[in-house]
Amino acid sequence: MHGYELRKELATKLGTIRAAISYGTLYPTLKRLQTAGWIGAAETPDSEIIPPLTSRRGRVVYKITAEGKERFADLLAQAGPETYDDAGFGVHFAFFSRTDRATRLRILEGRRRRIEERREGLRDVLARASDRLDAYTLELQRHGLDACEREVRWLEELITNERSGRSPAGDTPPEDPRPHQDRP
Amino acid sequence: MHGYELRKELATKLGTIRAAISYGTLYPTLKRLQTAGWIGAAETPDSEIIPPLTSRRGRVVYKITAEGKERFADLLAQAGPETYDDAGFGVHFAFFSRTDRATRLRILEGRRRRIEERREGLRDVLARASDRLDAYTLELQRHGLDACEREVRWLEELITNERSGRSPAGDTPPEDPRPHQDRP
DNA sequence: TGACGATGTATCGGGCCGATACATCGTGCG
DNA sequence: CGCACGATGTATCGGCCCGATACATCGTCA
Repeated sequence: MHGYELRKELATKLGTIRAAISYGTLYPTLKRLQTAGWIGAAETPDSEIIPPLTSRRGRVVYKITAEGKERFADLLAQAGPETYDDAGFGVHFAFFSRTDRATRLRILEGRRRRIEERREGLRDVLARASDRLDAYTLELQRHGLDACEREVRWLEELITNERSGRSPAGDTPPEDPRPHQDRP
Repeated sequence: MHGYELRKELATKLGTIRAAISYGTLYPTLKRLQTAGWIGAAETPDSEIIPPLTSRRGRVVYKITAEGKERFADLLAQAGPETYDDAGFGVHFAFFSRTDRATRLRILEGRRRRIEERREGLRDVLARASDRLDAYTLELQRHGLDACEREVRWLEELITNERSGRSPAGDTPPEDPRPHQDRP
């Protein structure tokens, strides 16, 4: 894909997780990835055979390299504290079909622990500081607590499915070189 | 309050909205606010009458100025596109008891419109691109869509309450100079 | 007495965003 | 027919914010 297309694709894939990546991040990052050798760049798509009549706009098409695929798989499989953040977890989850079941379970459980901690913190606040906070702030905490409880239930459902083999993807992720299509 | 205390207080007040503000933001921002004249600084709290035996740690206590209160009220009352972001809306909502009903309604309705747009975008993706995305990505979209629908219902409840006068706060916000207590 | 965690102020490098610039393409409208 | 406008596309810049780090004090517990 070229940059603009990748941006749109990511925005769709990540949905509510985060807004579209900015141009100030997109293009410098593509250059860094190219310098690192994880992606390769070509000036024009292969399908573009007929020479342009007018001077063609510079359109750079990127493609992941073998080394890039390895690094990407490593990144998806590794789980640290930032993996359980809202942003980090969302990105990992969006690419779950590229990981194995053990990794998925590890990340889902880490995320659940993180949300449970947040939930306990909110319950603490509501129990201890409810007389110190105004009604709107309390309503905000209640709403946040409700969201935590819902997410924990969602995560537990996903964990149960993974354990029982009813997960959306099998254990071995499909090698899928085609863009625009994650699962045929 | 001093910086460290303010940081904790904000973290409690904002709850799930965002993590605690970083030190790299906190202290430079306090300086900027002081330079702008919106807050004043004193080396030691007034209650600290007894001179310290050992050399006392530098502890700066800040207090909002009259000009700062004006600017703060302005900031809370103004509503732009970033007011309806997750972060912006959360901050505004956490200080709703400092605003009037008209402002609250304007912000709640703007936020609702924003979430409705996001909801429609997600429905579009689920309707149009469901065959192009893998099962985990679809699950992510469904979860996000569910969160949108819940938030819209929550906002509508709040809007109804505001309109009918059953809002948590009255129309005139209380002038409350005491720290640690938003509503007695 | 000494370790440890909470309290407290402060800075630095790096990453990301919003704004902006510039150019092409397709489409619809007068 | 021309032209405006929005989508497509690449690129850069200033500024804000975060994570890491440094340094020091305080209370507590072993």
